[in-house]
Amino acid sequence: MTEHVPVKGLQRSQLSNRTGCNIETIRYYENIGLMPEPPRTSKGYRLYDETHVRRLRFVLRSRELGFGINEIRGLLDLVDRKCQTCAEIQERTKPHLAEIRAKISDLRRIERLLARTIAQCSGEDVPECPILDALAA
Amino acid sequence: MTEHVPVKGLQRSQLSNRTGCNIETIRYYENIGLMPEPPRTSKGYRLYDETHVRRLRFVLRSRELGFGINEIRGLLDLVDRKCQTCAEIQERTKPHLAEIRAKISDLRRIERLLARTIAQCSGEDVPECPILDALAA
DNA sequence: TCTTGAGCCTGTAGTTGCTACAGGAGTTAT
DNA sequence: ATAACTCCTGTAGCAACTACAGGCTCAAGA
Repeated sequence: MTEHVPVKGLQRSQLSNRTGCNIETIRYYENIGLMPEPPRTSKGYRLYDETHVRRLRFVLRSRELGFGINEIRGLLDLVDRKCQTCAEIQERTKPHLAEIRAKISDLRRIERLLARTIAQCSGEDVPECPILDALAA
Repeated sequence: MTEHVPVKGLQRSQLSNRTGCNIETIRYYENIGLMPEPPRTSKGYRLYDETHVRRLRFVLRSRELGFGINEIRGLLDLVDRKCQTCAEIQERTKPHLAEIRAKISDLRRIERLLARTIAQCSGEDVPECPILDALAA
């Protein structure tokens, strides 16, 4: 009387493999409500399906693009409400682009400073270093 | 017989003001050993001097340049050991510059992607958005 | 002198976005 | 039957702070 029907659906490790997402991270996303709690087998094992794969990919891609968890929550909300419009989406995405551009210019400033400082350093075995001087200034 | 000698040294808030460092952050740096424990008054108040100001500025500047706490620990170690050479300092600084450059190119990739996606979006009130499509892909 | 308010002290919890571990139960292969 | 594997849960840890609670100390005004 044991079930021979192969359980339909993906287990944690399979969802992890399909998406490249760390297995623990998936659970974390469920805990914070970014991913829905999936149905379970009688023994409590999670069973995912293609909707989970799609949603997780959406999340991962958004993370890759530098969106924070709460920003993603907002995007998913728009998706779920189904009343998303280009205008709404743009409204959320543009400030994010601005942030990224700001980060880039910050890093570039730092890069120039650091590169210039390193260039001044002889790289020899002398006990004075313009890098430390620059840091101390 | 009360002491009329004004207490020499800076209190927390004064060190904070001089360096622009958040007052709690100073204590944090002491806790993790990045800043030395300062002497105290009889009542336990911290008393800083110019050496603390200099060291804190060094730390803050390094943080600004994107060095992590442990990297700064390493730099301070070189400073303290007094046997720093240009060669040693360069050795620690160059990989850091490489990291920053990697971060910049990552962010630029993201920026291009995001900018391109936003450009495809009409910004109108229609219920289909290429941004979401791109994220879901 | 008493009171008020600012500033100091400590330890601890919260933040973001995960990652890792402990200890136990279920499943699969030999 | 037993080993090896995956799953389950809660919890602790990471970076680098920031903020809060509860209690002292200190200087100045009424």
